[in-house]
Amino acid sequence: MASQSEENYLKALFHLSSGKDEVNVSELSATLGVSKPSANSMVKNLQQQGLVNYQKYKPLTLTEEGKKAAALVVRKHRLTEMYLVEKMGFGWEEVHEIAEQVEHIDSPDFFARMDEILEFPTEDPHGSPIPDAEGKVKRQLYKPLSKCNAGEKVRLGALSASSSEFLNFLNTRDISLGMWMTIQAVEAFDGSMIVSYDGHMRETLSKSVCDRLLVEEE
Amino acid sequence: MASQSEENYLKALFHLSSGKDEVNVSELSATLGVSKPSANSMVKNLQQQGLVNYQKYKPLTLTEEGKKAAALVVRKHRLTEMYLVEKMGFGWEEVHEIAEQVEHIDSPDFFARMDEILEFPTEDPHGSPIPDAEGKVKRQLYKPLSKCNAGEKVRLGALSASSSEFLNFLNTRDISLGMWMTIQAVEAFDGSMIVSYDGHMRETLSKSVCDRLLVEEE
DNA sequence: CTAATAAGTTAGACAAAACTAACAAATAGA
DNA sequence: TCTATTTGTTAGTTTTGTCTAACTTATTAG
Repeated sequence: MASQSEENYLKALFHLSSGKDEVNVSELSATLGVSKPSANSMVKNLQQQGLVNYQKYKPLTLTEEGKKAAALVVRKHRLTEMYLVEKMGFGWEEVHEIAEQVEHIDSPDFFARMDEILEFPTEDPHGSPIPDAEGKVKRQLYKPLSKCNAGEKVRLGALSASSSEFLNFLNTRDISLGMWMTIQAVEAFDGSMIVSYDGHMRETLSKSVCDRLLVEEE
Repeated sequence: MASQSEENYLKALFHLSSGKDEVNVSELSATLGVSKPSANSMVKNLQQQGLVNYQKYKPLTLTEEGKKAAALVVRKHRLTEMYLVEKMGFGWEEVHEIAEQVEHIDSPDFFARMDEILEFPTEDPHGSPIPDAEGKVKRQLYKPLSKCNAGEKVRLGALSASSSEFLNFLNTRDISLGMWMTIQAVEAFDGSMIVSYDGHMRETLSKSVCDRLLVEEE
C-alpha cells in the first residue's frame, strides 16, 4: 500500500493533470506546500514504483497504473465527504479537512460500506465525480461560468476550488450546487458577471469567482 | 497533537495499567510488537512531554495528564467501534482493525458528531466503557467468569481480550454481550465450566475462555 | 542572442520511529 | 550467596519524508 505521503502526491498529481495532462515539479511542490527538492525526490520514488512517467527536466505524467491509484485515493476522499454531509450532518464547507485524514484509511470494506449506505453516489457534495472502484472517472461536462455568455441559463454543477472562504462566500449569497442561474450581463472590461437566481435578481460575481463555478447548460 | 505512534503507546499503557498500575518496558514492547529499545526511547519521549513517570530501571506509570491523553485515544477507538457496528452494520469482530486507524483522526468535531449520533453511549460493542470527553472512565464492576461459582446466574458485560478468533468462537456458540448465563458446574481440576443460556443447555467453556468473559451478578 | 529569471536537480542534514548488537542492572534459582 | 536469566539501556544504523544551500538547465525579455 501507498503511504499517506505517497497518496497525497498521487492525489495532487490527479488534480493538477485533470484538463492539463502535463504537470511540473514546482506546481506539485506548491500545491502540497513542500519544497521543490521534496517533490522531486518523491517523484523519483513514484517513478520507481511505475506510477509516474518522469525524465529529468521534463514535465511529469501519471502512468495508467498511477492514474488508477490516484483515482482510488480521490474516490476515498469524495466518498468520505459525501458520507460526512449526507449521513453525519456536516456542512459542505466543514468536511474537507476531515476527509483529508479519512481518505488514508486502508480498508476496502470501510469504503465499500460507505458506498452502499450512500447508495452508490456518482458525485460528491461539491459536484465532483466520484471515481468508481476500478478507478474510472465519469467525464465531466462542466465548464467555468466565465466561459458562458449573457442570456444563457446554466446549472451549477461543481466547484473547481473549494477553500472554506470560498464556500462561505457562496453560502452568504445563497449559492448552492444544482441550482440554476441566468446570466444577465457580462462586463467586458473585467469579466465580472451579473446573474440572477432563486431569491436574487441581480448578483454581481467577479471574474475569479466565475472561473471557479463550473456549470452545465441543458 | 500526539503522533499516531505516540497515541499507540499511550493506548497500550492505558490497557496495561488498567488493574495493574505498574508497567514495564518489556510488556509494552511486546504488546506493541516493537523492540525493547524502541519502547525505551518512546518512553523517554513521553516522559519529556510529561505523560509518563519514568526513572531508569524502574516500572512506568502514566501521569494524570498521560492518563487523560490515553483515555481520549481509547474514547476515539471505542466510539468508532460503536459507530461501525451500530451505524454502518459491521459485525463486532470486524471493527477492531478499522478503529485502529480511525482512532488517530485529529478532529474533535468528527468524534463529537459520532457521539451525538450514537446518543452518547457509555459502552462499546464489546461492553468496555467509553471514557467521556474529559477522559474520565466509569469504573467497571465486571469480574471474570472464572472467578464465579456453580449455581450463580450472571450477565455477560464485557470481554477482556477480543481477537477476531475469540469473537468468532463466541459467535459460533451464540454467546453475545448482555446475555444471562447460569453456571451449572465447575470442573475443579482444569477450571472449565459448564454453563447454560438461551438455546444452549450444557455448553462447556475452558478456563481460558472463562478468564476472558467479564460478567456481573445482579 | 545574450542575460536574467524561473524551474529542476544534487548534496547533505535532520527528525521520527524503527532496528540490531552489545553491555548493565535486577531478579530468581540452586 | 553466587550465577543464570530476564529486563533495561546505550550506541549506532536504517528508512521515510522533509529541509536548505548551492548548482544546473530551461525559458523569457530586451
